[in-house]
Amino acid sequence: MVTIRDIAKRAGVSVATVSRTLREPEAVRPAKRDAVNQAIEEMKYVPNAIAQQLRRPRHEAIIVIVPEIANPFFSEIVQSIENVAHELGYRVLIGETQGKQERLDYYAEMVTSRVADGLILLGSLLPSVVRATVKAGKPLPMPLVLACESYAGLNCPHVVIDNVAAAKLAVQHLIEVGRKKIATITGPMVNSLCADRLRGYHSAMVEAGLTPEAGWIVDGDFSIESGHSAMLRLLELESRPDAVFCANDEMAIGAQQAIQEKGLTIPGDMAIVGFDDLRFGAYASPPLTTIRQPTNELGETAMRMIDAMLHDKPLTEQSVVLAHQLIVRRSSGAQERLASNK
Amino acid sequence: MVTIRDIAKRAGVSVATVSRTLREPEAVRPAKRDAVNQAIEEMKYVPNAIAQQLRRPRHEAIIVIVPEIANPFFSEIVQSIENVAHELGYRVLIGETQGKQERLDYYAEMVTSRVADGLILLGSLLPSVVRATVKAGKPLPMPLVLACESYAGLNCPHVVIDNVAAAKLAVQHLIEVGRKKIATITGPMVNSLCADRLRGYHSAMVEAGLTPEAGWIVDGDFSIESGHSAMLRLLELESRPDAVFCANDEMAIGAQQAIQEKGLTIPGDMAIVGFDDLRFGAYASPPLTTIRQPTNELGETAMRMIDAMLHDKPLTEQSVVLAHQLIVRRSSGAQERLASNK
DNA sequence: CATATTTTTGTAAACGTTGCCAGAACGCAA
DNA sequence: TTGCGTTCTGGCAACGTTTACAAAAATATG
Repeated sequence: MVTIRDIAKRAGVSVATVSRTLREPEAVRPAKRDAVNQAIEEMKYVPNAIAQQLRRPRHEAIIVIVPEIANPFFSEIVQSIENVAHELGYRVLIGETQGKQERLDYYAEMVTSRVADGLILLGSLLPSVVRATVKAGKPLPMPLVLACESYAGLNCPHVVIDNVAAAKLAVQHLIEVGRKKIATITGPMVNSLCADRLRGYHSAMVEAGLTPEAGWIVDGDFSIESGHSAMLRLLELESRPDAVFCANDEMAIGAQQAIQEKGLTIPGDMAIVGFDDLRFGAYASPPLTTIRQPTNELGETAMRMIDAMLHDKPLTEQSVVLAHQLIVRRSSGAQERLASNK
Repeated sequence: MVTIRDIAKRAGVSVATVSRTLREPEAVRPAKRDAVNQAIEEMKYVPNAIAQQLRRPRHEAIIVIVPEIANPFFSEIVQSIENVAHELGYRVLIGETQGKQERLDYYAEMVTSRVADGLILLGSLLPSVVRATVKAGKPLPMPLVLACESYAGLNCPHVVIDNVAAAKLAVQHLIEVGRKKIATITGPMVNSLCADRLRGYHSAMVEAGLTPEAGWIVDGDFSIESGHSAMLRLLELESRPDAVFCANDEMAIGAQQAIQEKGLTIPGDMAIVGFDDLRFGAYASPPLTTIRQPTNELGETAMRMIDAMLHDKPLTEQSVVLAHQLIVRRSSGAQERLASNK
């Protein structure tokens, strides 16, 4: 390995001059600067980032933690984080937990051990160190921003959407297009965000004077398969619903498949609304009505927040709530209803 | 920041003893060991990974570079890399290039500058340093494994599937189920793998005595949208094909959508075969016949290869070719054909 | 040309670990 | 108690940078 000392020797200068040539070239006489650059070129010197980081207080690196990289919803957020990060001069390291606390803690430790400066957390798990300090009512043990989800009692900057209101909007849409027997397929209830969406469902039903029947609330785990099997359960009910609100698009896609397998039509026999606005949803058959989460803004805002924290700029907001949006496509039967009205 | 020296002072021992307590606890007397551990506990000491890495030759970290994290095909491979990596004791950092040479070089430099030990490269771009050494006929400048794609003239371990044979198999399947007017939607031709798939298409056609007409070969860019627009172009042809082989599943999904928008049926009017076996393909409507790439094995093999390189174990194979598999679902009309035969 | 001022350079001390080496403490036998 | 072999421990030099500070060189001023 060629070091700064080798370059210094070759160029006939001191190591300080080499370092300066790299860090602030204006501060060194052109003649020496050229000699140094030439030596660097000749010997193919690349500064050892580890050694640099040992000296420098900050590394301009952040870690983004995702439960599952293969989930397009998360990967879209990651993508927008990446874009802003590069613009701000950070490198982004992505870590995947697959729901395992152990892996999450592993990545979190990369921050305490100074490999990265801060953490953006997607998903619902918290690093144990964070949980511990929260319990003790102490300040955060590291620069941290939560995207997607927030925690009651955790005083940590976060960027979210209003899941209660969004779910409510989805269900209200089903009600507006004339459905009354509305079921819901929920996500794993350990996520507070799933509880919120269920609350939104209830709230819309109650306000419309509708009562969810027993069996209309089935739980899935966000996977296509779970949506499929949850829907099969709904279809066997004696009082079969005529619409379903799914807590994410993947389950909605699985549900649509199940409906069509049983020879029923969408939206004729069953209207569907999903959540997330996955790319694939627009190409499902029929195209999926859904709630759009602003993945771009989520990622961008999270990145800007962590940047602010790392540079001790005051955060304008501890809690940012972004706007969601109802995307109406064919699966909810809005068109059909309009047609029959005329 | 609490350092090893703080712990040494608190526990009344030397820094060496603290370090040893952490590295090889058996080598230190229980009494001191306990004192040290207690101090660590009390002061919440976490070793500075950067400093450790400066001393240690190896960091047990690898970088996986992906063109696009949101592409489920890549993210599935990443997932299996992660699994094996954790088992082997590596940490995995994921970098996304979005097709930009500059970002790729950036991550590659993390290896030359010792942040990570090696690189697994998915996709078709090569780091400039690698390209340079290859041109010059020199050995690789860093431990590197290619997954998905290999390069003529680049003597680098890689794990791939036989894209020519796989594409050929897909097209032969269409021929077997009775189609003769078979078109193809290709990926971006900068990828050698797309050229391979096109070659497989040609080869199957020629062997069956079929001649692709002008206009039957349209190019896409692997996105759903491009599959959609490519299919619209195919549908406008005077001699409309009755089957299409798409170079990946996302384009196939876009293509199916376009067909149905035009009021045509799948597989009746148009049979479709995709490539990759994305999770979503099985839930498309109709479910997509496709070529399954063994994403798990791809990732696992790549990870084991880089591990071998990093530990100077001789690689059993420089070039691993994994088996592909035809997955027959409804979109290619195999069932219908069977039915009409009986 | 001497002196004062500014600019450029080099020396050396960090940064937080690890691990070699020498020496201290211990255990055991005589 | 002494001597000897083992086991533990501590001091200190790395690892490759950056940067404060002092020293040297260049430039300006009279």
